[in-house]
Amino acid sequence: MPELPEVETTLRGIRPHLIDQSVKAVVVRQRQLRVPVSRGLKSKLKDQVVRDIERRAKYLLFHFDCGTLAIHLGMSGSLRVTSASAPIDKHDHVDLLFNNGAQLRFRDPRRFGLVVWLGKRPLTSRWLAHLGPEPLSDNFNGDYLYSRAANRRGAVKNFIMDGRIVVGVGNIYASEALHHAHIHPARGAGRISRHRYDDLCVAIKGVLARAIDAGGTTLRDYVSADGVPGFFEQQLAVYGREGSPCGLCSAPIRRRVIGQRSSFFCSQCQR
DNA sequence: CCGGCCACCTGCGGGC
DNA sequence: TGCCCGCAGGTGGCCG
Repeated sequence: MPELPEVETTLRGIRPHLIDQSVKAVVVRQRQLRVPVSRGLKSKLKDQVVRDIERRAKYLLFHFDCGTLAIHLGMSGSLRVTSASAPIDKHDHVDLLFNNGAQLRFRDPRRFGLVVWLGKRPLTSRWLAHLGPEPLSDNFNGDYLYSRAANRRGAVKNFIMDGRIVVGVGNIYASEALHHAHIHPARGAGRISRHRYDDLCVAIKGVLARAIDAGGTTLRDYVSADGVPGFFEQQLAVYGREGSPCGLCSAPIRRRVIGQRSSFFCSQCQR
C-alpha cells in the first residue's frame, strides 16, 4: 500500500500525538511479521520517552534514549493513533500505549511490515545501511542518476525502484514519474541521456511532492493516521488507467509487466 | 556488481 | 452462491 508519500503522511499524522510521551506498555498480538517482533521489546521500551520520530526511505524511526525502533508498513500496513477503547481488528498486530492515553496501533493484513529494534546506530543497521539518497534531497539530481545508470542494461523503471539507487519510489510513482518525463518504462537505464535524467529527476521530485501535499494516494483501504483518505488518486495520469486515454495525446494507456510488477504508460508519449 | 526470479501473506473482485 | 484465479502500494535473498 504505502509508498513514500503515504509514509510521510503517516509520520505527520502521528508525530504531534507522540513526541515527548512515554511508553506505558507494548502489546504484541501477532509477532510473525516479515521478521518476528522481538520478545524483549516490551521491557526495552517501558517508560522510555519518544524523543523524535522521523522517516528514512519508507521506514518510520522512533528515537528513544536507549535506541531506535523502526516500523515499516510493507504492502498493507497502517499506523493509527487511537483511543484505548477502539475495537481491535484481527489484523491489529502491535500497540504502543502511552502515558497520555494515546495508543499507536499497527495494522497489517498481509504482514509484510516490520517492527524492529535498530539499537543506538540505526543508520548502520542491516535495514538502512545500503539505502540510496532521499528523492526530495538535493543530492538526488540528474547528474547522480545518470552516473549510477552507466552500463546498466535493465529497465529504467526497475532502476528507479531500486532502493540502493534512490529510496521511496514505488510502483505507482515510478509509472507516474516516467510518464511525466516521457520515458518508456522498459528502456534500458544506461540508454538514457543526461538531459532526460534531469527531466526524470524533476518528475520524481514533483510527483512525490504533489502526492504528499494531497495526503497520499488511497487505493482500496489506505487511510492516514487520522483516518482520512489521501486524494492523490484523482491526479494519477497512468497508474491503474489501462485503456483510458492519455491526458497528453489521447492514445490508450498500456499495461505491461516489467520486473514482475504492473507498469502503466503511453506508448505514444513515452519512448 | 548486475539482472532475473522467488518468497513472504491475506483479501478482494471477476468470471464461470 | 460459491469456487478458483489473478491481482495488489515492498523488498531481502538467492542464483547464475
